[in-house]
Amino acid sequence: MRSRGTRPRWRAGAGRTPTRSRRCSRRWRRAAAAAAPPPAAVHAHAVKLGLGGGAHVGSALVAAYASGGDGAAAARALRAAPTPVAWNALVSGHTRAGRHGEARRAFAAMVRAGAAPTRVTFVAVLAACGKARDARLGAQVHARVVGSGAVLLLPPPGAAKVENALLEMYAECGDMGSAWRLFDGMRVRGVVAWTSMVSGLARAGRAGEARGLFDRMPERDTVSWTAMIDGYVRAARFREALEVFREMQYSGARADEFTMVSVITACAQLGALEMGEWARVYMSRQGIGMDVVVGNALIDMYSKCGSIERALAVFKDMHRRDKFTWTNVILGLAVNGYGEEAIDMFHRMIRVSEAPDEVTFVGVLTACTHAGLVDKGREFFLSMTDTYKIAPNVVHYGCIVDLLGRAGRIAEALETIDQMPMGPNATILGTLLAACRLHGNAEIGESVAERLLQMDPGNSVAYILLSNMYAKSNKWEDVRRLRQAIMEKGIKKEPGCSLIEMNGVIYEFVAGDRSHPMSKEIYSKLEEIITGLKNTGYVPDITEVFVEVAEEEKQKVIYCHSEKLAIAFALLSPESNSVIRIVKNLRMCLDCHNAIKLITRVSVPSALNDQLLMVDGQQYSIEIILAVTLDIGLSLVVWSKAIFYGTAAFG
DNA sequence: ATAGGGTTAG
Repeated sequence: MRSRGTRPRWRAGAGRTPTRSRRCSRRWRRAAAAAAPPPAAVHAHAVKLGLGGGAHVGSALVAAYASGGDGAAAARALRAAPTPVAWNALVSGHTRAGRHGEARRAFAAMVRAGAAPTRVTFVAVLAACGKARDARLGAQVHARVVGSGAVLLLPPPGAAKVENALLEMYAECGDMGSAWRLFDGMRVRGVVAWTSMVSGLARAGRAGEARGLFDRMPERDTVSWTAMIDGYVRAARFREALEVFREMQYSGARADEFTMVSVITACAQLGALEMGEWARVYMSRQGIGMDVVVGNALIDMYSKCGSIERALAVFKDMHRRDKFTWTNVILGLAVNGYGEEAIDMFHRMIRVSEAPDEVTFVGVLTACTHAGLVDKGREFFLSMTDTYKIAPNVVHYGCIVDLLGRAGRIAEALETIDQMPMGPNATILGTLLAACRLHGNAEIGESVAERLLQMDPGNSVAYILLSNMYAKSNKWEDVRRLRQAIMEKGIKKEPGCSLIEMNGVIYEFVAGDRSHPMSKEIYSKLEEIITGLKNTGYVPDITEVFVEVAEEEKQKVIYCHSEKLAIAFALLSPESNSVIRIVKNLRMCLDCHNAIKLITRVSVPSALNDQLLMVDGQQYSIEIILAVTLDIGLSLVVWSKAIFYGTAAFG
């Protein structure tokens, strides 16, 4: 028998599963609702035909008004024909419109009016409780369900929906204990219930247990596979998410838009551009459509992979755009160093009347930071409350502190921190400390570090930045004192870790890593590179070494930083990609920055190098195009996520 | 009129 993984492509679309067709019908209904004439017109027409008072028309109108978001009209239509079906239509219509508060109030009103809820009502109100995280009402509804016998008296197929809705409600509210009890007691445990448990566990931060349950599922469909993939994405276990996607393909289950959004999100977080591109090709081959959410995820993926051109190409191709589309493209431009363009994009967003939200403003403020537009940033910050009625949160204050701090306006940044209504958190103090280090302001730096350590005594970032600051101003006595304290308190810094994708495989290197099977070759390649650099005048910069070791040891520490290992690994491979892209968890250290710059100088004809070398105004953000030989254009993009936020430590 | 999975910051 031919294995499923190698079945011919032309069969890939054959044999629709029931799930697939159910989804299609759901989508069709959604599309039909969008294309339908406004409920008011239908209503008028029905009255003209003398059908205005009929119970069927009445409940259909309630449903149409409520799911269209017109609660007042829905309530009027209900008063005209207050049948049980119309009440159900009101509750479920509100739920469908995403107005969970309205749905819960409608349920309460229904009970007060003395109308008996049916299982349709229960299903709708439970969904609303789950989405709104309203466990209290959820439990009350549960009691009513039990009292009404909706579960026990009904034959299993009808009861299953109510039971599943209850289970899902508890899972969404994070009450996995109640969810488990229901799950264990179910007479019929279908794929829906299993899937609710899997995603509930994953949402509760229990991805391992979710996987255990997933592996025990008697049957898996598109939705369950997607739930598991997304579960790993939520747990920040992106490589495992992609691994499950691979297993899904072998299993013969079909992926859809939902699956691909989770896959693309995983690629985005890994900086796995190759894999992300492949996902897109896979979609078109499999006939999976591109909806807004997929487009939004693609924009984010390309931006995080440093390919703003491709992000913009997706943006241009999208015929429907929403708040996420605009926000993602603004963030992408800002983070890739196109501050002015990001601000232009924001103005375009306002022009098409898409309402910005708090995340949009994070993008706008980041853009101002990158473009060095301090006053404009402040204006935008003020406009949040004045014009857009959005209360700034800690993150926005963090942006302002970063904006002022990077511009060297340390005193104003400090003032901002002291005026924050919610008070600073450790992240913001770290941002200010980084600014102090950047501008060599030791006085404020010291007091900020003190505050930061008071708030979070084990904060390694504070020690590292402070130590870097002392080293920069040659205060070696202070550096030594600090390192002593670090040793005594046993403070450990987060290990530096770099990811690199080679031919569709994602490799991870931590500092000093020797776990790669080709470790020996990697280190000797690295040595070869370093020797080459030294011949052209490279001097290792050990001022940022955090650990207390002898001078010669410090060089060794620096040589095995994770990004250097990743670069050596990439240059080692004869089948090396034309683009080498490294994603790192921490900011690059000064030595890696210098070394990488030199690697390109050594290997690149200088004219080409000068033309293409781009530093985005900050000394740590690099995009270098590297040609190893005259005839092979090899581009090396070293991009650290941490570059763009002023708080990360070095390593 | 009816149950499960998707996107942005820190």
